[in-house]
Amino acid sequence: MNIYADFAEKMLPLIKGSDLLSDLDADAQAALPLDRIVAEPPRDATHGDLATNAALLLAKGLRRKPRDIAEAIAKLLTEHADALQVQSVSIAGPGFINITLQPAVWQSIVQDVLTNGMDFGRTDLGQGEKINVEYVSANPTGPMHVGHCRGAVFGDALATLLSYVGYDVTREYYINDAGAQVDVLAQSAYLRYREALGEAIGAIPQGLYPGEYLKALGAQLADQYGSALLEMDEVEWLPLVKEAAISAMLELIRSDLDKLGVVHDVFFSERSLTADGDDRVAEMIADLSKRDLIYVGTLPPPKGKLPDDWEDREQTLFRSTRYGDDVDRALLKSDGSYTYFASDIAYHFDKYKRGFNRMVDVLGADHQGYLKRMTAAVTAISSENASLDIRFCQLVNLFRDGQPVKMSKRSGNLVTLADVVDEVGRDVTRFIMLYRKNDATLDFDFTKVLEQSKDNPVFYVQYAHARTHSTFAQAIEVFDEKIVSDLEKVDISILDDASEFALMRKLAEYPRIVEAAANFYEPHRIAFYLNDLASAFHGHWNKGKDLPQLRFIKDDNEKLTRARLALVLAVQIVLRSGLGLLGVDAREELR
RNA sequence: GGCCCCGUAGCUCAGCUGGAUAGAGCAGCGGACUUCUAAUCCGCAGGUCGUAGGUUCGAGUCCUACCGGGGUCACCA
Repeated sequence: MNIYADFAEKMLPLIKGSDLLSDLDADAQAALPLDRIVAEPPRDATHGDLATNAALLLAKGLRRKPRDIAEAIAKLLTEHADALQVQSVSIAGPGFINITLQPAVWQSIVQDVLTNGMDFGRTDLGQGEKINVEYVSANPTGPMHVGHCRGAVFGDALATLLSYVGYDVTREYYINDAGAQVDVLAQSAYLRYREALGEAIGAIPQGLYPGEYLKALGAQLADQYGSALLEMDEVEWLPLVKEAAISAMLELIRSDLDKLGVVHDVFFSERSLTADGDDRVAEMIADLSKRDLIYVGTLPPPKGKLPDDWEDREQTLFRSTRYGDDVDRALLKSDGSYTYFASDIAYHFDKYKRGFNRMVDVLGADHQGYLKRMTAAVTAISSENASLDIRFCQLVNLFRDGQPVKMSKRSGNLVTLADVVDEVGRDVTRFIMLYRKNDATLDFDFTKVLEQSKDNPVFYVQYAHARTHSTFAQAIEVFDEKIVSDLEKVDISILDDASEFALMRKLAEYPRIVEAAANFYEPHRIAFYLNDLASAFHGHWNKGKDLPQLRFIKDDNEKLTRARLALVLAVQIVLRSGLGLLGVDAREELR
């Protein structure tokens, strides 16, 4: 299915078996970078269908000029032209081998797409390996704001992508429901509860959550408990209110995620790590202690200017420096409770014990300081058997009509995720968030993302998809329903226009784009590819204006029309498949 | 001060992990609509890839140092 990989796979044995290597002893042969030999689409289409770097890579080991080696390989490819479906071979530049394939190769792509449907592009890269992708993990203290949005969409799309290429993916959300912040949440809710009972509470004190969203919870508590909570001491009401507050906030978050189309398989509670007398954080610390990775000691003061309240004191520390961290990290606070880092390690330990040797955490860019300690921790708790990859999502800057949208954190009036999705829609939000490398900041302009022009990639791609549908509708009008049936059986070999081949070549790239996107955890590659494919399709469409003989629908030639509709259908399928990986709806019409 | 990201056309960004003459979109200029929806397309113009070294057949991509922008920096959440 992947023409480029297939070609390299067929070419490699030919090179290995040729007399090019026969002068070398086994060691020298083993030293050749054969695994780096690839066949790729050339940057410039006039160079042919694919290009290989084989001669350049072998030059050093063979102690011969790249061009000489290229000559030899070109000869080899020509000799096996039929088996390789090669039409012509040429040598260019420093030693590139440019290859033009027989037209049938590209034509067969159309059939390939039609036969496999949404599975065209699916691979078994992951080979069923278990992988855990953790994303969002927003604290359950309020509705999700726009900052969470990017990580949510990124993580969700990444998980879909990894699943598509054969990993056994678990999508996970870690609920920070154990720390002081949920106590603050409960206190804030209690205030709203008193308010709901008619008390004048005045301004929300510094340090509590001021958001209006807690009013509903206050009212709910008033319904449920009447004035009973007023009679209690804080130690009594706090657990009750906390429980209600956390579950209310989670409900809020789930509804926000639902709006975005973001799903999780597992919601993992931090509190569960220490619940029911079973302290898994302590177990983790005990486990690391056995391997001499825990000690009590002091840390060197941070470089630069010291915090005002810095004091040198003994702490229980994890020896993260052994695995590449800059300093060792504290696991216990001065009051004896666990640090968040300690819980996080225990949580990742749990993931490991559940069979995940590959983990991905999607975090906001403000957590970048976390990278070394957390990867060190995973390496340690798994005895170097598991790996953690952390992907950071950079900030999203909001604009409206080119003007920055002001947000005030103090008043609690942040732009929420729900605000964004309600205004521009799920598809637009998701696509724009993914139409950028995750570690680059993103400008999100409410006005621009709704524009219906090619300036707006969401629209541009969806419009291409809608066009394929309108083409079908038109074809049925000109002929009848049968014109679009069983298109996978159509003879594609009558398609011979250069512009049609350009489209087929673009389709052929899809599997390797998917694979690269999955390999590098970069779903944005799919988004950019879709934009390219849409562009190729719009371009081809418009050729039909200047050259009517290229139009998809020829009312006097059913056979040709069907062949062209097969190509259109292939484009439609790949657009829908790619959009599906991003979690964006492929709309059939845009009006 | 340490660490982590970013720096590519006037603007917003890609660049397939080291390959050929660095690519798109927008903005600018010039063209194509009695249409298979012109919500689109075609062409022109636009660059010392932050700077300086290094690695090698070859660097936007890797290494080092600096410059500029952002983030982060004991027990925080």
